[in-house]
Amino acid sequence: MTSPPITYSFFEKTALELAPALLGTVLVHESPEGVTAGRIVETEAYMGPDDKAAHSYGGRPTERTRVMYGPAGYAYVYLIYGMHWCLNAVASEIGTPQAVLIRALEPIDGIPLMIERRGLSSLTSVQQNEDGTWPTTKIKSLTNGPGKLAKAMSIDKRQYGWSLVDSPLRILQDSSDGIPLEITTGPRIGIDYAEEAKEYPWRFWIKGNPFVSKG
DNA sequence: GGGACGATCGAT
DNA sequence: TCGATCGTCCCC
Repeated sequence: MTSPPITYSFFEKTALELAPALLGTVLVHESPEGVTAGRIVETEAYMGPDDKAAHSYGGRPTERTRVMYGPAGYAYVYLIYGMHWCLNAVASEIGTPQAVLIRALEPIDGIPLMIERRGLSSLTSVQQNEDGTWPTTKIKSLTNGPGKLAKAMSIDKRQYGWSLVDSPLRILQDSSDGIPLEITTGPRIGIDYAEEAKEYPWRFWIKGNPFVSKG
């Protein structure tokens, strides 16, 4: 929460470069109900018109995908399976519809509010440890998936097109600067229809981090 | 106007 | 492994 903000230029790289760069940064949402925040630990790159897994595959803008055709650093939010919202950060430059899906967070702030929003009654009695941290095994289910983190952070169509640099929903720099992250890659999740693209190692996560989605 | 489908999740 | 659930997209 004390991390410096990120600039638009940070997002002005290919999705393949932005996806690992976002690992370790902090997603914050200052909502009317309160503040929630989490460290990004898992992402996926969607590379645009030539990527069969991307919503922008083929390169023709639609009402849903139009934000990806604009400048980098804005939120692309979409509904999947009729019930879950997912958050992406738009990458690259104007006219190049690339984005990075935020797949998992390590909760940092507003954990009781996250529990409430997720409706996890089994967690309502979870307490902080003596040192102020929360028990990892209990709270990891809050945000270890794109639909789950959107629910916990109260992200839905209202945030479509918001700036991720300067809005109540924004991304802050990695606060653990100096400590290089160990990053692992693998195929993206849930894109079996994408033919050859389903094998591309365009999913990125912090090695060994317990808050990463199963996959 | 209609039908097929999905960058997920949680219960079985 | 399977069902929920509905906006988007594309075809008729």
